[in-house]
Amino acid sequence: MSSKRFAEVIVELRSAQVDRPFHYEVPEHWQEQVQIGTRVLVPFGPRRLEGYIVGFSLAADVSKIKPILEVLDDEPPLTPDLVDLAGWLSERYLCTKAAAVQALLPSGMRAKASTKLRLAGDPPFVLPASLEADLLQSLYQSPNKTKEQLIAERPEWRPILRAWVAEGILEESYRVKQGAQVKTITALQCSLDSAAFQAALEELSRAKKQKEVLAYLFDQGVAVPMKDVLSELGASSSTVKPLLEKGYLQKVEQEVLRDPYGIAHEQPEQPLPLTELQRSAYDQIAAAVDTQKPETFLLQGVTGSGKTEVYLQAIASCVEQGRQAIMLVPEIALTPQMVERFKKRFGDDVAVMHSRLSAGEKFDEWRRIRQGDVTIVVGARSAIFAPFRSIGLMIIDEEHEVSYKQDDHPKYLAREVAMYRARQHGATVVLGSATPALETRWWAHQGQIRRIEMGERVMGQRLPKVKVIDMRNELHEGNRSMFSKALKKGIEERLEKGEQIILFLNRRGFATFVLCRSCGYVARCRECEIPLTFHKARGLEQLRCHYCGYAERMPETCPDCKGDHVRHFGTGTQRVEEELHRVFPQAGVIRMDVDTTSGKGSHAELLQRFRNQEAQILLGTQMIAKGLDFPNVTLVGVISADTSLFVPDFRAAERTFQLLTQVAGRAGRHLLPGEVVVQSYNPQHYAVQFAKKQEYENFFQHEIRVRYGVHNPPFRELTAFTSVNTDEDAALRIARTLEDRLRTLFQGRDDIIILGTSPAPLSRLQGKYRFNVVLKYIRFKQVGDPIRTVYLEAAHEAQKAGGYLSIDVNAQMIL
DNA sequence: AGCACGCCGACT
DNA sequence: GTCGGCGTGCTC
Repeated sequence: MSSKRFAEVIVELRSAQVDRPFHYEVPEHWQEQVQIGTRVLVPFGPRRLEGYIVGFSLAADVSKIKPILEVLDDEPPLTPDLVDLAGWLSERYLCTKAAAVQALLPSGMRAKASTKLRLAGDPPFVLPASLEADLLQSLYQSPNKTKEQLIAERPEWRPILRAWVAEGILEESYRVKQGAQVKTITALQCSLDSAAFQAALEELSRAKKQKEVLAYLFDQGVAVPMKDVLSELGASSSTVKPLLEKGYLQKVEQEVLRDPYGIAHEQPEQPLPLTELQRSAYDQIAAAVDTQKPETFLLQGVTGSGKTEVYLQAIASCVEQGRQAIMLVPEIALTPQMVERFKKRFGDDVAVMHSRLSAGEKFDEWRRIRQGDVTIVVGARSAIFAPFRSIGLMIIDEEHEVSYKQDDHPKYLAREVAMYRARQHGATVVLGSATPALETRWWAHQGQIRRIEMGERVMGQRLPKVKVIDMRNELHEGNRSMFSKALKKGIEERLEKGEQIILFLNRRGFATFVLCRSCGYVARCRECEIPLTFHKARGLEQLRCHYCGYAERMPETCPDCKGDHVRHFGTGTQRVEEELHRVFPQAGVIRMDVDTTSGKGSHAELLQRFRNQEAQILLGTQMIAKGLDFPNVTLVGVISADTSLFVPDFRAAERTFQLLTQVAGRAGRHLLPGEVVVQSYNPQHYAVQFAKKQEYENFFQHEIRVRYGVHNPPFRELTAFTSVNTDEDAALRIARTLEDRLRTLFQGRDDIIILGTSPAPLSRLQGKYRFNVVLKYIRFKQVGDPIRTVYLEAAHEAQKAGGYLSIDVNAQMIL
């Protein structure tokens, strides 16, 4: 194109000081290969760093311009729209461009540069028993050690190495090691022509097995994986070796893709007939995809209304038009049946992306998307960055779920990313939920997004009956058990009839704390100040911190008053399990929580066992609340609705409502009528009451007034700053400084509210103190730039003080 | 981020 | 007098 152009490169460092493009010369031989989005290796000061080309300029206003050292990929990993998206991410969530780029790419992508050293010319003159002598000896003894390794070993060697390189005693050459490797297997190929083949057979007269192998490969004509040749013919590598030596066969390295989900189903499943409501939803979405104009829908359908079938058919229609589709699910490891349905319907056309894949698997799924081998991706949050060329449809299922907010920088919200990409690609976004986030429902009310309601369950299934039990009455009536009379009776009945039961417990961290009934002492983690949780493993009673992992033995007497009234309180899954065994000794129980599901595949295994009816009761934390669909479950019990109602978060009511509604939806999804029993010490709370009646709209009406009154989302957006430091005073000082600057900045702006410096709800985590400052505003556009300046200044000070200041734009939760 | 340059205290 | 502490400043 142009005669001379300089590449603008973002280097991999996540630091505000280098958060801008640097210019590099593009060597002649790479002019063609280098594009926007190309990953390169560049010299940066004394180092070599990975970088991404984000643009080109004809002139660079810098005197010193070095050339690019290496081009790291054949195809640029970032498409131009992803480069643009990275720019947007860094502005919207106030992170560096490097952090934004890295968020877009699979974690295995990053390359590592290393420097090899070689002694050249005459050995240097060194004094015996000196640093130089040690280095020289090391260079002779282990010539393969990289410069980086040597420096890590003895930092004092750094200046010597530099000098020797300058004097020509040492020669440097650099290597680039890719993060995730392309996986290859060894295959065998016979490239002899018929005549040569016949001659070879003659020559091998008595080597029967060798002749067999050679003939097999000659017949195949193409390369066959060595593993398959050996097992097919019962040969061993010693059979193959002479054939290779004689040149009758060649080894070929073949690229393979790791496939975490195995071979696809041979018979693609046919689309199911749609109900009238499904048809209408499908028609609207498919029509919007056709227009190729950005549009967002809220698909609000109760559990069991058949949203998934609408998704599947809308995606099919999008794919037929040659465009690609992204399907997000909250936590894919918990919803294997969604992947299953996609694989059944679309076979090999689906890539799967989630955190439980290995780095290599992620990298390969990503490559399949980038190369255009698939047109559909199903995945968790980060799948929203799938490098497709032309996206037609993006679906976010259970859009209200917290997992759609990334928990480290950049703290992006998948829904916002989807809407930005929709504008880039002219795509349609579908937000699906039975209990939409309040913001989403509000925007639908305001007309910014189109709402489609699917109120009925397919096959006319009834919504389950929900009973709310006032646990205070139970106590007054002398029932001190964790099961109310109603729940106990319900479980007994199901056990007799051979039906199944799901028991649900809110968050385990808040569950079983240890309290002294005499003096009120609560056992806390020394580091985190969070109540410790009681655990019983192999008869050993332990207290554990769920944030840092600290563990100690359960004390026998109170550390404070020395009394012997220390008891564990609340209800952890283990205690409920014990209680279940005591009260219902005949029932099999499967417990699902963080402890029993840590291994790979343990989720799926436990669920399969429950599905096979190996146990009648499934007991678990919120991880069992979503996506489960068991035909034989007719009773769902919530041990205590209160635990989630009293977390210090403005979304507590919304979360509780969503959780209870969702749990209720788990019962009676099939032919058997379902029942839900919710136990609570606050049964009159509106979140509990509206959930009991499954009245989303009424809940929305009520909650939106609450939000309006206290200036919370959707009426304001929240941005939270957290100052973290091992030194409490420093953490506090930085937070105060930031608060002051924000107040000065927004003086006289009554549309902006600053919630002053306060200890974070998790005020001490892993030995570090945490203070929050929260900013509430109406339009980010009006505050983004000023916030950035103030934030960067304060963050720099935080760093100098040995801590850090993190920012969460559009915070969903204040922690 | 890292690495180098540069300016002040305890040692041969 | 030097070695080395880590405080600013730069990296195309």
